Amino acid sequence: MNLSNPKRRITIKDVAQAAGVSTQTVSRVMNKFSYVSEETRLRVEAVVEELGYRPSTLARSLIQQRSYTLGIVTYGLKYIGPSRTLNGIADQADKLGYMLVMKELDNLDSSRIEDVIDSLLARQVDGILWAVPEIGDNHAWLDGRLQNISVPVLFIAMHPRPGVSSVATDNYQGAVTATEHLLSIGKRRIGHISGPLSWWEAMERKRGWRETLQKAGLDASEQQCSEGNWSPASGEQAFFQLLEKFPDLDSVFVANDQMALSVLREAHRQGITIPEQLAVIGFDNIPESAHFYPSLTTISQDLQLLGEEAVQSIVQMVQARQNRESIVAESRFIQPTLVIRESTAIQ
Amino acid sequence: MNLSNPKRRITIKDVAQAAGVSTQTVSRVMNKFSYVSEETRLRVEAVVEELGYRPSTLARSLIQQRSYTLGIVTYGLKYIGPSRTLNGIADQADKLGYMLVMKELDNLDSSRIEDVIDSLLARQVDGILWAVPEIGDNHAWLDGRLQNISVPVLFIAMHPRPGVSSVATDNYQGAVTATEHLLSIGKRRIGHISGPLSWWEAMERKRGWRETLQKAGLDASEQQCSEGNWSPASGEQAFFQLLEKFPDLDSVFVANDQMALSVLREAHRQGITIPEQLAVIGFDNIPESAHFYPSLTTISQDLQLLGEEAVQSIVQMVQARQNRESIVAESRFIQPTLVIRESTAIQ
DNA sequence: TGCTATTATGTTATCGATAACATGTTATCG
DNA sequence: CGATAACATGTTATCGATAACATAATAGCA
Repeated sequence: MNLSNPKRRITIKDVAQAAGVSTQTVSRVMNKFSYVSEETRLRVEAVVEELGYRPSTLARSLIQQRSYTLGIVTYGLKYIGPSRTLNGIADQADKLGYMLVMKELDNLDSSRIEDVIDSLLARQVDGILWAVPEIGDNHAWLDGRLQNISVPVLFIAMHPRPGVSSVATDNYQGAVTATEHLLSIGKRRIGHISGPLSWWEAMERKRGWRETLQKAGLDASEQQCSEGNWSPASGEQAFFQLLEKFPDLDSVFVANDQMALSVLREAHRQGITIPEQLAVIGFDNIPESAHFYPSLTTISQDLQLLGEEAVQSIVQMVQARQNRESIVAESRFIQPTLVIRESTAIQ
Repeated sequence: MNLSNPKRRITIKDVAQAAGVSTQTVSRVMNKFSYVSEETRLRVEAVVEELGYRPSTLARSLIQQRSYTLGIVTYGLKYIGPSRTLNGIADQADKLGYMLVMKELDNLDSSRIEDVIDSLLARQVDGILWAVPEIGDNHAWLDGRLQNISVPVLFIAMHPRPGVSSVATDNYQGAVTATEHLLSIGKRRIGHISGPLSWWEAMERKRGWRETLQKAGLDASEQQCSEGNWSPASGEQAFFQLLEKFPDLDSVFVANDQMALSVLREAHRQGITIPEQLAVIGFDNIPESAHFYPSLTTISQDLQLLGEEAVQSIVQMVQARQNRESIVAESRFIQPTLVIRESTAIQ
């Protein structure tokens, strides 16, 4: 492990020379599963250890046309959601022996998409994970473009499209669960504070709320909801609006915990008792939710798992492609779960 | 932009052939700044556009011994702090034309360190950013190992060491500011809830609190502090302990906002008025802090900026090395700032 | 006018590894 | 015992690009 000249890289040639064999033999030792005599193997391994030789992944990728690298395109890393997902991705990629090359979009229009894809392909990534929220038509590009991308692509948190692989939390089902929970504790005038409705995820959550109420024979009009932008500040605004439009509400399903936090706070300020006068349920289950005052009932989505599953899927697709099997596109959902806490705890 | 056979990669040879020139000429067109006639350039550019040719970064990196890629080693992406830093890193790297290869450590012992470094070096990264919190002696490895790493390394949030480059938030100064703020509003019995004291950052924050009190001629004994593990749940525990050990405290500096959140909540529950009976100040300025009840005074650290500065530094080091200039190791601090809110607002 | 500088392009070597092929040696078996 | 399979190793071509060198045409200048 001791190299006299730290500047120059140790290459397979150095090892071959020092061990008195050909480079091919060194390669065979490094990659196992090929005929090498025990004696030679040991000698080469000793030299490898002594020189601290590490094969260049770059060179290997070039000849093998395969990089064991996944390209990740994300957005909004400064928020907790995307980074939880990234955490799952990083974990699982590591387990499966893949490296990650990361690109973060700094806005949500599609101006840089070509660039980003090209730069990932130029790195010979074996597959691409597209972990950018679907907002408006910012995923429209994929219709024309997807089939000319030479590697598999998997989308995270996207509206399922036929012929395109994706993994997402089942936002709709989560919202159904949340709304049913409010019904189950006897609430009937259930409001909703949604995320920005250009977001697919926000729409799904709202749809879950609406359809559940309708199925229960209750009203679910626009009077009963208002829209925030996920931030605590916007939650405050949205709550004020909602109180005005729908003054006699007895509960509210808030599309994320951060906005729900503001609702708890403002309700408290105005002397509204929770959960008796107003039951509140959020979505996401951020770590702080358990420590709000009162603690917040919420729908827990496992973003870590989402990331892990995404990597597993894309790696399967990569391997299928390597074996010239055809890839069957698949859209999968991860089910979120209900976590009951004080903000809906009615005895 | 229309390729007949989407399977095979378009290489420089395809372009050369289609344009009726040598590969070298294509290379010259792609890289500008070399003699190519206007006519040839246009013809080649047209072919490039038509075939959708993109040079292989891999091949280029191999011959140039330079990858325009930075290796990032992180820990705890599921927490908001590390991902904010990563966000800054990704931003700035993109601006400077670098890609990121990411490795996340899944624990803090040093078992996988050699592996991680090796795998990054095998990718020919031009430099490494080590963004793992310093805990106990988990940075001890660098003493022996650093000089045999063939590329520059920069450490984020590490105790400054001579001869090693690093960037960190000035936790000490932040704590001083926080404590002075409590003094300035007339508090004299100031407690502290620290992070886990194996963490360098936690130690620095505690030191800032202690030394500021001592300088003001006040006591700062172990009776006046307790220790959490950054989580809201641990903040609750630590607060109970503190109340027992130091019942007549009039204010508390909590080492992060998540724990401070629990303090606010428990104080509220016990009917302790904030800030009159107990002033509370946190550290980090997470987005929710402004919306706690009451809103939380805190020390804001700009992790985005920290990430950006780190990238700038490492890129400078990379370039210096490329030009065979010597690299001067440097330790820099980013100053955090005080954000005053209701939890210390005494008229 | 002839020599050097500038412009334009092609040829060959190279980065560090593996694939494909070739060759020689040793075991195995009818 | 000779043919064939299994083992062991080396040689050459290759991945996709650029570096280094070579060549040729044109221009500028003493």
